[in-house]
Amino acid sequence: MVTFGTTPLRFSPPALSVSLERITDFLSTVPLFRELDRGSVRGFAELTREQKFAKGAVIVSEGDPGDALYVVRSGEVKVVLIGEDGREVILNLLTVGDHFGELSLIDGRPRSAHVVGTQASGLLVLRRADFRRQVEQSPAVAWGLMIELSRRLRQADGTIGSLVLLDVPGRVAKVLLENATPGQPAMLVRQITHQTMAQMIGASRETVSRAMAEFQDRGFISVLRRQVTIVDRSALEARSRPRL
Amino acid sequence: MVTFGTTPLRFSPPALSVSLERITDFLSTVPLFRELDRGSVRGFAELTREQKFAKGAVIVSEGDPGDALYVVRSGEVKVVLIGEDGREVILNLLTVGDHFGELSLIDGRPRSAHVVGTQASGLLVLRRADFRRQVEQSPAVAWGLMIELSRRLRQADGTIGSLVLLDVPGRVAKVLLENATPGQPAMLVRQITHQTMAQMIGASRETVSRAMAEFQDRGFISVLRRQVTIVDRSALEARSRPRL
DNA sequence: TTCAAACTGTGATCCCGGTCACGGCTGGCG
DNA sequence: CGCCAGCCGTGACCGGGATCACAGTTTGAA
Repeated sequence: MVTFGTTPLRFSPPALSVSLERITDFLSTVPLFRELDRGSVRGFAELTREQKFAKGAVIVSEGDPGDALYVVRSGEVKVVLIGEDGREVILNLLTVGDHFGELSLIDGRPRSAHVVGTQASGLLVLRRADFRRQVEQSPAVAWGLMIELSRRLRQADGTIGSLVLLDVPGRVAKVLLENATPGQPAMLVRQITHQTMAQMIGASRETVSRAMAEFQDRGFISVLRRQVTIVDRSALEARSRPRL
Repeated sequence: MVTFGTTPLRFSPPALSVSLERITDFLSTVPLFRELDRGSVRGFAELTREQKFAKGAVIVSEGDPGDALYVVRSGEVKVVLIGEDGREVILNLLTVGDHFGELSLIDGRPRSAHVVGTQASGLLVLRRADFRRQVEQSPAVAWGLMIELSRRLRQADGTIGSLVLLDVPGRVAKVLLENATPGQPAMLVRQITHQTMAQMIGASRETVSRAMAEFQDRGFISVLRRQVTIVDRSALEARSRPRL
């Protein structure tokens, strides 16, 4: 387990400064920090430690006191709720540039979900006190945070809507569209197993399989070596709307 | 339809000043503004107009450009998604002290849901530009907003979890608990029709009726003249957890 | 290359809960 | 005080989707 040293690193040796610049470059691409000038971003970068997690590692657990914000630098993690019966609901899949853990930093309440690596991942960790101080000094980050929270709230409300209004094939169509690169004739999706999809939309693996099969032989999508291509975007869109 | 006058009201006649103080008193009780000193709250109060809506009135519509924040001063409103087939999902019931519309103020995107009065209601309206200016000047409101957004996000994620992990009686138990006053032996809930509950948890009116009937004759709750009393809180809690 | 582990495809069965159809309450208003 | 609109309770029916059970495919690690 990596521990956070108590040694201040403000005056880092040259080797670290190089990595500091690389971290600064990276953070500059994250929407949260996009409005900031390079100096401020470096301010955040300095407060950061990188921590590695293996595939399957539990990064945060529901109910933990939360005192850090994480930014995904490499790999992929999933935000999940786990029922007492062991069933898993995936609230979100996060990839590089995404972040999590801000809720607990903001309201001081325990973590509301588990976060688990779906691949080996590198996460930048920012502790609460550092983060708060920094946010209080730059209103731009506060706005960025609010915009991000708004985005997620809209997304969550949309998910609630789909769960209630759409049947399983409709929800499958929706995740496909949400994970597709823009552009019409051919479009690819990041690879997602049926099992994962099922947990994202609250369905069983088998039903997702059947929906995918149906979409294939209707010519909405085509699958080659597990790579999904969207052939008929508008058909999927129609299918992802409540039917009369 | 009430229109917003173009006349500035900064220098209001005495009669209005009295109402200004009452509005200030009211806003001081809203969590969003709780951290502010009275002067700042008055600053917000001054930017406010009260607008009345009848039961059933559509206050905002999904897709509208949103440029105002609303605080419920009296009555009750519901935040709903409406499927093309006409089915309604209630995302939230808001009563006095609650507010809505901040998402569009924050990110500038269109409204993500409809808001409709469930009773005749009085809403304080605050326009975007005024609100932003005020927020930028007082970081306390920014934090308040973030805390509120966090709360809603946790709630939304919890709702997603229930929809996937719980059966209908489980979800009914959950709303009952969420709308109950604290305290054990007897506890009341604000009056909610079965139809409304059904739309909150994504179920049919009939199934909710049956769940409520079951809870009654198992002695979990008792109903007298449509007033629900929770008799056995822990039984409901058990029922609102995923079963093995 | 080979093998094990992880995915996927598909049939059979079952049941939760949506929908339809009514009849009985009840409470708010003229 | 009576009536009508909006709630509520319950039975009958049936369909989407969960579950179970396997067989067939990939894939990646040794």
